[in-house]
Amino acid sequence: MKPSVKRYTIKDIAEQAGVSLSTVSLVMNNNPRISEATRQRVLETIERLGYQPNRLARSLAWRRSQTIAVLLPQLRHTFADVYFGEIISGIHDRATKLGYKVMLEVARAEFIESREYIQLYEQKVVDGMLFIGSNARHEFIREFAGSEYPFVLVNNYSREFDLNYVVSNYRYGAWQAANHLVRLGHRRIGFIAGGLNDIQTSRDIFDSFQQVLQEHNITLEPSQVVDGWLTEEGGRQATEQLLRAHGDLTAIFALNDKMALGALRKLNELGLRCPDDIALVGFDDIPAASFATPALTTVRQPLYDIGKLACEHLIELIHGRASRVQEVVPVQLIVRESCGATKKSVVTTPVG
Amino acid sequence: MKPSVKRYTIKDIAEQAGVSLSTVSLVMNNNPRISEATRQRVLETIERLGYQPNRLARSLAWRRSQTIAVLLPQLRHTFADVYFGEIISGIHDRATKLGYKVMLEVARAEFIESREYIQLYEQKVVDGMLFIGSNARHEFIREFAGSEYPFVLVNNYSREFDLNYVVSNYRYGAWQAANHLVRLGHRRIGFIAGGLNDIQTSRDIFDSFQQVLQEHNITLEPSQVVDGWLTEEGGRQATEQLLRAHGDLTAIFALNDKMALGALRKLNELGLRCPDDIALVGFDDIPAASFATPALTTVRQPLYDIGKLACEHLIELIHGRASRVQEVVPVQLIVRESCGATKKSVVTTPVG
DNA sequence: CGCGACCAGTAAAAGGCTTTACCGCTTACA
DNA sequence: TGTAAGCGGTAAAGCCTTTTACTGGTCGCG
Repeated sequence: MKPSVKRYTIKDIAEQAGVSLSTVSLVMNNNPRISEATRQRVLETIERLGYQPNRLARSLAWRRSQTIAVLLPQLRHTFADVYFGEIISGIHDRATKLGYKVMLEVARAEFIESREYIQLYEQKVVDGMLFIGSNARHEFIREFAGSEYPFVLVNNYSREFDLNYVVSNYRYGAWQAANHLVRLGHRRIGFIAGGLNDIQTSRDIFDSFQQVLQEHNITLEPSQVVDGWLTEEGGRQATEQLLRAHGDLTAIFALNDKMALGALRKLNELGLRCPDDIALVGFDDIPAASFATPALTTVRQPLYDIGKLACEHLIELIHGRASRVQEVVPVQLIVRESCGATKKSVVTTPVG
Repeated sequence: MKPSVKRYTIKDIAEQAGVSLSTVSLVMNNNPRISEATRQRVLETIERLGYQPNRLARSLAWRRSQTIAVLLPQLRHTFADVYFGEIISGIHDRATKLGYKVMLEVARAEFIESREYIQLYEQKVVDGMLFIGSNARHEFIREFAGSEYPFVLVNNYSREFDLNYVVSNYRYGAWQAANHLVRLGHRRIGFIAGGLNDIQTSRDIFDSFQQVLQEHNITLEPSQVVDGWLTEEGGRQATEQLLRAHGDLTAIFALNDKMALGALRKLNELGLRCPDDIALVGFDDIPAASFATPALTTVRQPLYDIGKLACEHLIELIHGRASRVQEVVPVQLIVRESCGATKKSVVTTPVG
């Protein structure tokens, strides 16, 4: 790359405007020490020459890169997932608004082993990091527990360590879903799980869901809980397994919408009508949930907002305006057709 | 953020190793001028102190940021799209391997108006850019036609301007799909379109598809072509419209898989069997295509590889090892169940 | 009138690295 | 023996900003 036009530097501006180099800098940083007349003259020169300050040099002097990184898990289609997508959109929008650039990182094995997540800070590549989709298997997270490096866990947290996070109120979401099903009279319920051993929030959903059932003297036997790997295909297979073992189920709850959609497909294949034969409730409220037939009753997580919030908090941490961030954001049960509640006009949680 | 540990600089290493500052730098850049003994001593010191060079300072001295940006269109779920996801995965993997960082940018209106795409270069934030999903409406693209700024259009191109690109052989893909349907005996075919006015590659698919039909004296009337907005729901509605106007269609081709999947859903809703009543062919080969029932016959685009290639070429441009990059990558018809070819064991393009 | 405060602006150091010109010494060779 | 080349390393300039300490001048006030 040979730049065709010679780029101007702050020095050029200073010469052209007939002031010192530092004056230009002060003007650019809105320092009130410079008189209005001089300020205007400098600004005019900047405008005229189309000068753009070199961000690398600025960052070097500032000791801040004004860049944050988003760390994503290494999945087959990480970037192709609505879940991550929504969150990243929120992050990006907020970061841009606050003058930060967003860098993408993937938690490959090598990334972890070479401790690149630390290098990014030490090499001053980033001022902070956002961790999406990290789980208990990601040992490296613990390194951040005591560190001074700004970071926020996005829609996840740890019981074990004292970390920064922004997370949905998964427990309350599961509580709503369970109560809804119970109130509709369901007592034989299947649970399609996923990540119960690795992911704290998955665990929360399960615990909370089960607790509600217990309070109503409904038992959830181990065979009523099947792992659907958090994928659509997994949800489909889990449904088959559930129905083979328990032909009398009247409802199924899936820990995320993708699995719920898989379950729906399996029900169709088996000729079972939803919600008449079997009610179905999901979690997340991904766009496809509302397009499904029947439209899926599910718990809505504000993923976009979670991304925004996490980003905002991260930047507060970077600027030292906060030292610990732990926020739980509300979720909401969205009652649609797949649970059968709409036709029977049962009184339920208000729908937004 | 107050760094708890004092970070070492190249100066510290020089002192500790008893050499000059420049020697350390030369060692780090593998300059052969330094003797093996000195090199080892320096490396040992670097290792011992855990020194990490400041990337901002390096970039400033190099006049290169070692960072590229990926510019995405502003869609509702940009990041949540398999299409973009696959491409970005490819880009990211290759960039990382070549020592580049990947930055995310979204083509918001403001981004375009303030000409930030140019600022990114001038402020030395990035060394190059990759444009994904830009179309004829994105006027700004033309600015790059004559510029020296490294960039590559990913899976898109322009007939009007001389630009760098890496793009699938859409014409040949459509050619394969059309020939396949014709060979299977279909003569009344519906076409679900999208982006015909904005997107050159959409236009290519349409032109090529229609040309094949013409060669076989099959006409494609205007009412046989319906816009499905490139979305699943749009494909669903387009199918309804097609069948209402032409109840005698025996096959439908959709310009992308998402619309094909929507079409499939509509066929199910209408109680029409695919492929027995209506054959269906898509384009892209997104993961969901193979999971569908019946599995979708489609044209596979190597999206991941396209991302990799585009990234590779961009870096060649940055290093001045190339001045113009225009690559067309092959696509392949994947024959599955939705076209009915598999049962009849028709001779066709080999399947990978 | 003399002094401290204030004002607008500047010089210089700092930020951390790369790179080039140069240096003193040894070797090779005519 | 004189000289050119090679060797291993260093000093210093350069990359482009920010920021702090300082300066010279004006002003207000006791």
